[in-house]
Amino acid sequence: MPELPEVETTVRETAPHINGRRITGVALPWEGIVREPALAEFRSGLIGETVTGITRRGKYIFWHLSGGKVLNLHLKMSGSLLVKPSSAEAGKFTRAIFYFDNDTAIHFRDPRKFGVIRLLDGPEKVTGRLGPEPLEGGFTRKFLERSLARRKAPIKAVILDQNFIAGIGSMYADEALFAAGINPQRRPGSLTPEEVKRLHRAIRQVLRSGIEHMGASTSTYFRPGGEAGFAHHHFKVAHRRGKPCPVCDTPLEYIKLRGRGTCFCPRCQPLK
DNA sequence: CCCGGAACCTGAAGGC
DNA sequence: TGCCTTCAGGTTCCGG
Repeated sequence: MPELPEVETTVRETAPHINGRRITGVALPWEGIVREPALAEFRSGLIGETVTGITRRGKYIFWHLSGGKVLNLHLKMSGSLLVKPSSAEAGKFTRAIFYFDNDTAIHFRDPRKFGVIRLLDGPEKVTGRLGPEPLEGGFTRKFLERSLARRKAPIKAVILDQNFIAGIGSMYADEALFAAGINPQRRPGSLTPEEVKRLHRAIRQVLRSGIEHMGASTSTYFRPGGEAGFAHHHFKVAHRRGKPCPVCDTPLEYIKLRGRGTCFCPRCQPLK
């Protein structure tokens, strides 16, 4: 499931192929992927534009265009961007294809059709309310401490809230909470300053590690070259229900928390 | 503002 | 073999 490390990997590994290149065509095997504007305007606004930069904010990808607009892509739960030669045909799950002037195409593959593409005047429309980037300066221990204070939902639900911190999803939330020794059901207000400090460090550490290992390919996510990432090989709890805790060998517990599969170690992450 | 649940989707995997 | 259920979960919308 694409979260910050998977999206960052996608940006890094697509950019060298398309940055500075001109978009020569668009194909939409599933038109429903385009959220806005209407299709005719979408196509005409895109074709002929040069990509002048590629950025990420949270889980959102932006292709900055020479005319001033931005193409916004969101992989949601099952999307990948794949770099292909122009001649490559659409696969069964290819929902959109962007063709460039260097014999390169980007295929948006998305089995479950949750993915979204928008052509916008600027990123603000989708990033306006997002919380800070966890790997940048705005995400300080103080910020975490202060903003957790008034939250009542379970800690995992809070760090999944994109308006609280941008980029964390269910897998890296489980990993961060394990690394910090905090039960996912704990109330934010009950965390000690020491625990908040550990959580702050853990969030940054698991995301950095995820990027270093080029993202996690737990089911449908692939890197732009079609290869799997390696991050899931380093997961300690995420997607490991029933398996022994890597620290204490206790079988990992599985619960549904706010509809999200959640794995944790009942011994290393006790519910006080 | 905050919370929790439903809805959106479809393939894979497991049980019987 | 085949049918049924469960699981995967990012975001938005809605009611409380």
